[in-house]
Amino acid sequence: MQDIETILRLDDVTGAPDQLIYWISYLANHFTIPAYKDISVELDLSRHEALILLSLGSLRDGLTAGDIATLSGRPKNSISRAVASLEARKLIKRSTHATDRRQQPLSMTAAGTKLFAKINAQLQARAKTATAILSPKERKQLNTLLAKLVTGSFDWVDDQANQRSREYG
Amino acid sequence: MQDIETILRLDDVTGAPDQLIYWISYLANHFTIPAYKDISVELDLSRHEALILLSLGSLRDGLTAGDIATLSGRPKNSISRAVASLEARKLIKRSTHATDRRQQPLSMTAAGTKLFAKINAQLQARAKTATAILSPKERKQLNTLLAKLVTGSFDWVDDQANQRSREYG
DNA sequence: ACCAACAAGTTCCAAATGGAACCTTTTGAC
DNA sequence: GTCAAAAGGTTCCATTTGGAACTTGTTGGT
Repeated sequence: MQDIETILRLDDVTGAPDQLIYWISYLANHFTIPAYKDISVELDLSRHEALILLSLGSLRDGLTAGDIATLSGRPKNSISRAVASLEARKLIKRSTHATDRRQQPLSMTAAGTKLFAKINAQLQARAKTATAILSPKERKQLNTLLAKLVTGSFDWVDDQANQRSREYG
Repeated sequence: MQDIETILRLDDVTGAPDQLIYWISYLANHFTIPAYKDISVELDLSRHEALILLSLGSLRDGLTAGDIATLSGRPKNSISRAVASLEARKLIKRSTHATDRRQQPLSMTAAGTKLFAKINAQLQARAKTATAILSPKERKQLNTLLAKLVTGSFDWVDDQANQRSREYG
């Protein structure tokens, strides 16, 4: 068996899109999933619970469950359950939307904000390790390229999410 | 509510690692998962079954279940089940390792190879759409950076996988 | 103003999932 | 050579998951 770099064809970098997919998937599986697992063990939060706190803390306070489902690409019933659980633990609270009583804008309590800070610090530490191999210039380059991909994604994401993103735009 | 680009802070590209994580995760959730879902509906394959065919077809014939688990970051019992299912459907076959009777190198049957071609074509088509926003030069740049991250990952992946990658190296 | 279509969120339930224990084979220390 | 430890793979089973159906609230066409 040859070495793992060769198996992953890390030595054969072209512009072929297939590698892109494989590597995004690889990084998600080896980085994101273990990171959330650590959090879930140490801070007693499910992946979706952590995701909600991160969304409210890093993206914007007042997002609804539906917003978070759309933004993250996770199923809305999973988010719904996690919202209920976080609320029961008094880490977030729901309000009622001023003009649409179906919507429940979410915000963190003081305890939730505290927990968010811990989650965030832990993810940052992991991210720092993971990107240590890149120079600051390369990190910025990578962020620019990924931001472009994400921006472009509004044209190809699934119907449901797509409707949703049109609504935003 | 401001537009989705602002929420995702796509306009504020720095070298901060937190964005990197979020975007890798975003792309995995909005791209990889729906892609596998399409495949599972159209070709009647679970995500892990598709992963195995892809690994054998794109990476290397003769990988074992354990190899695939390590390379992909998926749990080995899930891979084990998918291997059994693919074998029952005569899409892959197992052989016995020449000197280690615990290992079962896998290879695709003719039917499996045919199915792999379909899966691959479908993923390529999706990837082409997803990366349409990038210039060829940018795509290559992105691949180079991701390859670097993946290479670096051998230093920080979980203990189990890490032991495994040392074994390869 | 009515009502069909749609959206936010929840609940239900069958299926997938993955941690842990297990079996078999191999390895390495003595 | 022996035996404890570890690795490849499978099985068990409690938990999680997510699609679909449902409830409640809103919108838009006529």
